[in-house]
Amino acid sequence: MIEIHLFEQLAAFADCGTLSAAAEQLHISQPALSRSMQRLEEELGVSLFERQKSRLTLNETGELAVRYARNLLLQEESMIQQLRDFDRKRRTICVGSCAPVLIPDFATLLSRLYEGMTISTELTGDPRLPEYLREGRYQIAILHEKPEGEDFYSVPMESEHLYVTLPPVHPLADADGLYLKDLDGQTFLLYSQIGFWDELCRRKMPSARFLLQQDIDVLGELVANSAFPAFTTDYIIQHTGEVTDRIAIPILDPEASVTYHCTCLQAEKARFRQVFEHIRAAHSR
Amino acid sequence: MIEIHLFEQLAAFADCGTLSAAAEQLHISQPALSRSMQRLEEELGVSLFERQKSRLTLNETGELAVRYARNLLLQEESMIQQLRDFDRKRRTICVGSCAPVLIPDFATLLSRLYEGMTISTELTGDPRLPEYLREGRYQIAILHEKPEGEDFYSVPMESEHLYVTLPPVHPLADADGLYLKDLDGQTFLLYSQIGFWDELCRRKMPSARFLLQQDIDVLGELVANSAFPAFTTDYIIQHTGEVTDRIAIPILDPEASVTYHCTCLQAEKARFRQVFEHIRAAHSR
DNA sequence: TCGGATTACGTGCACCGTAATGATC
DNA sequence: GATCATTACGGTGCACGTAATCCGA
Repeated sequence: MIEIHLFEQLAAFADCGTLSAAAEQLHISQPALSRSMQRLEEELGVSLFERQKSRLTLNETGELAVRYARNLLLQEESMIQQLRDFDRKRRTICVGSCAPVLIPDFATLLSRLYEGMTISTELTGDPRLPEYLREGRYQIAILHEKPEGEDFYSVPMESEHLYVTLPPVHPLADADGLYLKDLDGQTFLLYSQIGFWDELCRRKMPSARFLLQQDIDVLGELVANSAFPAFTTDYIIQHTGEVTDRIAIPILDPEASVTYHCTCLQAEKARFRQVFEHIRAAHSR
Repeated sequence: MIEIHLFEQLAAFADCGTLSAAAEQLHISQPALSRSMQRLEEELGVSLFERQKSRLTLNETGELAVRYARNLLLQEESMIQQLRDFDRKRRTICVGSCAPVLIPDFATLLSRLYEGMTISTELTGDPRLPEYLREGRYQIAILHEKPEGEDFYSVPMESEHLYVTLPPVHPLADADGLYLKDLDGQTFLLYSQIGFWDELCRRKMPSARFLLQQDIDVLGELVANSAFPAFTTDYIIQHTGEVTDRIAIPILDPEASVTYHCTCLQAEKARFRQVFEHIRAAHSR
């Protein structure tokens, strides 16, 4: 076996053209590099250079050796990178959630249960979330329905129901309930980070306009000081209180009422046993 | 960069199961190996083992690392091997010849012209010799005809003519010349190392039997003391003298008269310039 | 009690850098 | 004289081995 730093030095020499330049680049002395190259030749049992007293050049074998060396160095580099990536993956639990509201508590739960692990959460409205679970991009997914497929394991968690909030003067403000299609064509204030609700709204109200807001505080301000209808959920109302001067009317579409499901691959069911137990316990309360 | 011997030691540990066994296999002490593995983990920035006080086992990352390590080691090994092969190839001139008689002088010529090079000669009756030249298996070929193809360069060298030697009592012994087909069906003494002549004899005399002899002296003995027809050439007669008690009759088939051609790839013409000059000089004498 | 892993500690040598030499432009 | 490679030489860090310790079967 020949140590890889010799190949690294060979590649450096090929890059620089002279020993002195390469030595400088490698932060070693010129004699050290000279000896290294001699040692490399010796260990290979092959001559790599033409020596013209005051000039060192690669011979044909040397050129080939450089190509091989570069290849080997790349190999090792990528191998190390992959190992580090694998290790990082192994110590992080990636959660993909279609629901924004559940994320903080869920992340807290995971950090407590899996000390030392990094918890990474992502909010996404992407309906391919179960697919991503299979691909290993996420280990846990919070879905708005029980996923299809024998390879998934899931338990129900919180339910959430969609409401539209209207100013009292709004023509529909005295309704007991509304279908989304009744609201189509209007202009809404909408928070951009609402996961799967976004997709539902756009599907059911193709003619509606949405004034997307990145900042939750700005959104609150606008809701309080404009007549645009906006959306909220029972979960939000319960946790942050009702918005004054607004009437919250339940949405009657069946899709507007969801039960979130905490999901993982069957193969990882055991690994996340504690999580599911916690959810079940909390849910039965 | 991580030195490759660390990966080697990791692989050894995976093979042996314990540090002590691996240390023994590697001819180093157990503490040295223990520290090496710690260093490997440190340099990778990744933990590879489960440490149970008195038992060291690979964790999931470790298993992966072992697979990668084995791969890298194989890579390096094969790279070194290929370099050595390439170097050897570079310092040897491989000659493929269809003619046995020319080989010794030709080999001598090459050694003199290319000092320090290894000269490897092979006798073969294989008609694909030009193909092999293209593939780089040989650098020079001695063929019994000028090869077809723009990519070849060749100069004519010695000519050789085939004779059959018969005992005086043989019914055909008084012929001035014979075609091979006239001799078909008989039993011949034949030297096994005669290159392309072999193929010619078998093709032209499909019903003949050949008593193949590996040993040239044994063959001489048998020729001198039996009535079996045998083959010789003007070149052989000229260099080793006539066989007593035998009549040499020329073979009249046009293929029985050949001019050998020293051939190389056009691309290597310059490299072997001296050889061709020598041949031309000798030939014009 | 033995086998295995880690820690502690002293040592040697492999490799480095500086200096000197040789060679070429 | 400047640049570049090699050889000579002295110093040192680092990885090694021995010994000791700890732990578990």
